[in-house]
Amino acid sequence: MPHLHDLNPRVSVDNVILGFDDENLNVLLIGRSLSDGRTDDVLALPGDLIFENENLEMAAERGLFELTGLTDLFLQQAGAFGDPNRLAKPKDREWLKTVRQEPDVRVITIAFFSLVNMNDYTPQPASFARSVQWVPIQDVGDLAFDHNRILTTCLKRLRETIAIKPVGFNLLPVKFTLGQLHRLYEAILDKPLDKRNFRRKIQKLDILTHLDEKQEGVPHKPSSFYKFNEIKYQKLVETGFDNFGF
Amino acid sequence: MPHLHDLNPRVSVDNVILGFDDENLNVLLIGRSLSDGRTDDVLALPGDLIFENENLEMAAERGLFELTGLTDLFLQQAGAFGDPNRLAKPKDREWLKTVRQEPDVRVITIAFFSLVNMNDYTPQPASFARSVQWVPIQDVGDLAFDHNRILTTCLKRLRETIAIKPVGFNLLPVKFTLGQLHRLYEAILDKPLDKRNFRRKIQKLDILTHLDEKQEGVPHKPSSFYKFNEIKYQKLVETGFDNFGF
DNA sequence: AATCTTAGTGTCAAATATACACTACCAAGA
DNA sequence: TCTTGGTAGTGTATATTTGACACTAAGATT
Repeated sequence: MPHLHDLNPRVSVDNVILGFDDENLNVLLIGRSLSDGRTDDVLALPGDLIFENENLEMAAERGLFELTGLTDLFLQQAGAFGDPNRLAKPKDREWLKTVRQEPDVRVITIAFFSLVNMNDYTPQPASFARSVQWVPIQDVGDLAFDHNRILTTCLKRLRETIAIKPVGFNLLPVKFTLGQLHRLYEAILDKPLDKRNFRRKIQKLDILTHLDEKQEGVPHKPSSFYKFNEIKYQKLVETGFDNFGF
Repeated sequence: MPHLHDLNPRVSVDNVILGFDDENLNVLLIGRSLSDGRTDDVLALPGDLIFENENLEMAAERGLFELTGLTDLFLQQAGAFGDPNRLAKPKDREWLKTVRQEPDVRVITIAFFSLVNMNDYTPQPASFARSVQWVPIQDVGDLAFDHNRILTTCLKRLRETIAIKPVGFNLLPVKFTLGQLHRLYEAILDKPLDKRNFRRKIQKLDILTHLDEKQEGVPHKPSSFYKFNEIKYQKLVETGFDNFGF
């Protein structure tokens, strides 16, 4: 039971759901629906207050599943955001008033990021009566609340993670080409990587299985498909690359 | 005003305060005082519920200051811990009942770790009517709640951080020797580091200033003192070592 | 004078990172 | 069928970094 004068904060989970379309890294954003059914022009990260009997990861997985129907994804906590003024922008306050019983109550949110293969999920127009869309990260404008900061933090964490562990299992189709993997790493790190050096390095990790199958119908030399060797991949995720500084 | 049937969680901050005594990495732990003034035998991380008008960092800094009187320390968020059962161990429940108005309410905590020069703070017996002590991390036993997990996570984050950024500014005196810095890194990483290789590597970072001053009164060859070059140090903290995997 | 303890130093070999350019293959259109 | 456009795929030489390793120097204590 919420109380009007309850000054205790609420706790939510926000999801930074990242997808890769073979060119850009995208983030899944939702349009905010107002009480009259319309959607305002501010995009936001999906999120929800946590339930009574679930832990933080479960809350994040639940939001992810409700939105995409996907489970068993790479999911990592990026941190907590609890500025008392994080909901205080006029436009946000206005929206909160139309949809929340307690628009004034403080909300502290825990951000999680997850990696999904964009082919596994295509947003349905107006699913859940709200708009859902993939937005290339370089095209993301002003988001609701402190969601720009949350997104930035998650991307930073992803870049740190990619330096320590292999990433890509969840962002790519089961069968993929080295070119796709290369473009994925370039998109995440936002810088060009030498093709030959990248290939040498990624192959030395010994987590890829070369498939006896090639692209078809492409107007250029067909590329071989690879898949991840799940066992070796998972082992490397746990141990890390061990290329620490000391 | 707390309400008996308010099912919303509370939010706290827990501090993992790490100190270095020239040999071991230590963590600051408190004994739990019962309502009768006695202290039970379970040690815990210091922490407190967040205040209404402070953000998470401020809450952590406040706890740190109340305990040690120190400010401007290295302080990094390590993550949120929100398992619904994190307060459910019998001994913890017992203690909570004696000190909390709402012993049953769920508490989600945000963990921060900070690095302190142990010479800057010596715990006073029974300061704040509770015991406070430095405990070498290898001697830490079963802690209250999920504090062992929190401590482990913070140490892991510290090890990751040390691989990417220089660490030590706050853990060492202003003037220190390369031997001290060497032992600090060994303590954090919990493995021996070759002396010559360590020196070569740390000096190449170009963040140390060699002082024209030596140890005195030591029963061995006196060591030169160094200090951090604050500007270069801070710059390197921001940019990172850039020895990323790709 | 002998002993104990930590400081301080250099080299070689192996591994890794970086920079760089051409041929191969396929589809489409002329 | 020839040309064009586009991506796949490959190797080498150089520079940099890492890792392993052992002795002398300086001061205090006995």
